[in-house]
Amino acid sequence: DWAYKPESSPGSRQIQLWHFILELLQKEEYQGVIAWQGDYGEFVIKDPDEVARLWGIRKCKPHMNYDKLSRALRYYYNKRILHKTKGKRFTYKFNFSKVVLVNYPLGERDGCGGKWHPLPTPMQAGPRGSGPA
DNA sequence: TGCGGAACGG
DNA sequence: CCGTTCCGCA
Repeated sequence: DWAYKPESSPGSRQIQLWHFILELLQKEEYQGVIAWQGDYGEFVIKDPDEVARLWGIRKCKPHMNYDKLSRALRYYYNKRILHKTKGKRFTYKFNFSKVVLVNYPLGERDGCGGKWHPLPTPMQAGPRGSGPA
């Protein structure tokens, strides 16, 4: 349920930061910059600057850096999307506690405009009208 | 290094 | 509403 906005405009959802992080994590080519490590949902940013740079590209924000990116991450704390794994550097944890699993659209994006190739995701069978418990 | 307030823009 | 930018603080 956390993976989207149920009451928001369907279709007009921009790339959210955690979407981006998840996508980096599910790609082995980014193991050098970000990877799962430790507990379930925990990931460590090996190259904060690189992650920030890639994120900046996706958002057309060339002046992006880990400082700002982490700021956005900190906002996620209150939203219960992310938590900080203290003690470890550049290590955060996804809050999968109430998540079934990703419904977010995977696909090939092309550069900075956010041009997605619509993949025929067969797992679009999730009940969306769930109230916030 | 990591946190959070404030202001601003889409 | 979400993220970006900027800054002081611990």
